[in-house]
Amino acid sequence: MPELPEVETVRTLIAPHVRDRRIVGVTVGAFTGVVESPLPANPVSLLTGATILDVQRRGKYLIFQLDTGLWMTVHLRMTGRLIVCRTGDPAIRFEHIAFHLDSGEDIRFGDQRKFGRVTLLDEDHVASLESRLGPEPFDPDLTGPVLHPRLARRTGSIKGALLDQRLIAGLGNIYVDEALWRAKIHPLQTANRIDEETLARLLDAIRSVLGSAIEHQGTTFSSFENPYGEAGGNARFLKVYGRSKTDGTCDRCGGQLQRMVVAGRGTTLCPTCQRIDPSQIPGDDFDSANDVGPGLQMQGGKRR
DNA sequence: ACACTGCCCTGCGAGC
DNA sequence: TGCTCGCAGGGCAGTG
Repeated sequence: MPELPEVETVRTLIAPHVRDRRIVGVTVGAFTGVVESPLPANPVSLLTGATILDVQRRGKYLIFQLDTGLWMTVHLRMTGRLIVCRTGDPAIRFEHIAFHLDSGEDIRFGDQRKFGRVTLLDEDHVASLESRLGPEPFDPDLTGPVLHPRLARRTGSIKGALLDQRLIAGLGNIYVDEALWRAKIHPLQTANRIDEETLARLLDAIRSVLGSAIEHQGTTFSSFENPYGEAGGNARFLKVYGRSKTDGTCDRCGGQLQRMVVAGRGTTLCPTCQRIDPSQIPGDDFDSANDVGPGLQMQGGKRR
């Protein structure tokens, strides 16, 4: 699942191939829904002939700045890939759209599950997208005391809050689980019951986990590939995500990891390191958090 | 304003 | 071996 580190890896590697390159043609495959736009004109015709000035990242979005005053965003969602290849090369797996550049290279977008989108926006729509996203995790202005009031009305779990892109942009299921483990916070902890000091520790953990993942060019758990078709190297550094089904032990205390569903997402944690007072569990999740079965059981903690 | 559910989509592993 | 079933989850719309 591409989250901030994976999207940043794609941005870094793709930038030298697209910067100051003109899009001389666009080929859309059978799944035409991959490209969309709120603008009245056909996005493919608006893209053809445009020159890419730069590619930025905001949260999990890649944002290509065009010389026409328009902007193209790419969201990889779960299984999307952007691949660099030569024009005329055979289609990549699950290819949906190809951008032919004046360099003789192509940028191809493929997505097994057709969740990812290429979107053409004008300046107002980009501003609207920007306004819906919270601060970047590495924004130096983002501190414990800044985050604290923003969580004041959040009565749900801290995990649910961290997955909300309006609070902080760029976190997904993998790095939320990793950061909470590192900060020793239970995913079910009520968001507005966490003090400033703990939030500062959580921010440190988020930055550490994301920084390490960027350094290792992202996590490949199932499908992520960089623009050269290579896997990321961060999976072996993960402490909890995806580990409950393998060795299932906590690197810090040696205890058994536990799996449960939090905020509708599969969640792995160490019940020993990430303790929680039952009174701090939001709503009717009380039962599921107390259902501390063996860590390896399938769907452990899920009710019913 | 926030929380929750269902939807989109398909490869894959589990179970029979 | 081959089938069916349900899980994986980011963002969004709809509902409460």
